[in-house]
Amino acid sequence: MGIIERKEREKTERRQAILAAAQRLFNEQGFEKVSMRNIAEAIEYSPATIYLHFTDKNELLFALQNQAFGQLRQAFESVFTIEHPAERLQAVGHKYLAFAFEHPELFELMFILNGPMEAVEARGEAAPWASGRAAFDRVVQVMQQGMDAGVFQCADAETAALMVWSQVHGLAALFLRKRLVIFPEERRQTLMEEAMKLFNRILQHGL
Amino acid sequence: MGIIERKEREKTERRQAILAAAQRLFNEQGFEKVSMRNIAEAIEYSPATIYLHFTDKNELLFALQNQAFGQLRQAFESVFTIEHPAERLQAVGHKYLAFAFEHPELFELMFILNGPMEAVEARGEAAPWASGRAAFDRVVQVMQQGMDAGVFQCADAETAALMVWSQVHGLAALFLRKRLVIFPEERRQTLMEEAMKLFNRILQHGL
DNA sequence: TCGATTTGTGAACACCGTTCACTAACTTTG
DNA sequence: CAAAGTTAGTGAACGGTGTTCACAAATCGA
Repeated sequence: MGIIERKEREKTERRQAILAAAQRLFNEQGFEKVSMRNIAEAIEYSPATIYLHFTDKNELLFALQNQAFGQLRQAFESVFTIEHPAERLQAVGHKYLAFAFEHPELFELMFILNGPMEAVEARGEAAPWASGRAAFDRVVQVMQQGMDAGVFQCADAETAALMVWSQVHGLAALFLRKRLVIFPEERRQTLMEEAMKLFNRILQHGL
Repeated sequence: MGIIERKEREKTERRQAILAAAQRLFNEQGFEKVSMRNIAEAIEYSPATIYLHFTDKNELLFALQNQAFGQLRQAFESVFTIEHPAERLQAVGHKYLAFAFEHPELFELMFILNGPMEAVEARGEAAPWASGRAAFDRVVQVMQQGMDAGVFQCADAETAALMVWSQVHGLAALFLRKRLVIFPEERRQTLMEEAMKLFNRILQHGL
């Protein structure tokens, strides 16, 4: 029964094609400008066809989000070559911020937009948002390693990881959502870098 | 010429009525469910009438945002009664988070939604987003006071203020955008509190 | 070859933000 | 007081949105 397999393959190929087209449109034009109709047009199918592969727009966004987390995880992997725990943690933060600046649309999808999380809710899983959890676990792991090495003194690795996540996420989110317009354009980037440096410094010596 | 004054008064009254209705609808139903048509219906006018008072939806959101910053500033004022700089800073963070949890829609308006910032851009002011800047300046002020008192050791109050802002904002934003679903519901709040405590602790002694 | 199943679609539904010609009411002027 | 001018307010439309569904076409298994 090679036919069924071929059909299966063709189906996932089309699904992949939809995601690829959507991805391309989103980072060419941003989320607000792209509609289901646009995506359909890009793959030369009718809008209704997309609904044969995704129950709704949120599910499509969710699928793209999962892909994106693959990329972020990959970026995270490289930090484990760094020896010193403090430097390693610093690198995790740097990767997070670099990802936000290099792929702002993916970052929005992963950490800001409501759409994909509505799909997560709709699924009603017992352990929801596995891709997000997996990425966070990497940060927890780095914290735990630092604690085991006696470099970080804190009670709980997960709590500390949440704190670090919040710090870098806050910076990225405020920037991407244009809340840093209060700073003159030329100072903006250095100010952000300084803020991160300061955070890294106080992690070691306090303020 | 009392007539002109009356007209003026009526006009601002109607503007105020629109804002009040929009405010009410937004925090009853959330931003995604409320349209210009809904708002018009609530004040018993035609949708087109709203455009006599606001050039577009973004300007309406911007007006609400400014009102909201009034509330946040008021919340910030109360921290200046606290003597010790570290405790005072802690209180600022607490007020920010409390505001986010008590008025999630206002928080979105102020710090997450794109709409109001598009209005800010459209205005093209030399010193944009004055209401945001004013709120941030309060944080800078608290940092500066701590530096002057010799309690905080850092080069630049503005940089430090941005770091603190990012920390609390990140936590609030991740929560409101449902990114903390990776934690079991009953642990969520305590985890956030612990993360904040940890941040406050490392500000003093390092990690 | 014929019936069954899959694949794809056009047209519609109920919304959205926004614009504009037009009416109706009010104010000012002669 | 009447006529002219000004303003407030609106109905209807435009071009979009996500989504559904009866229907057509193509492919498949018997």
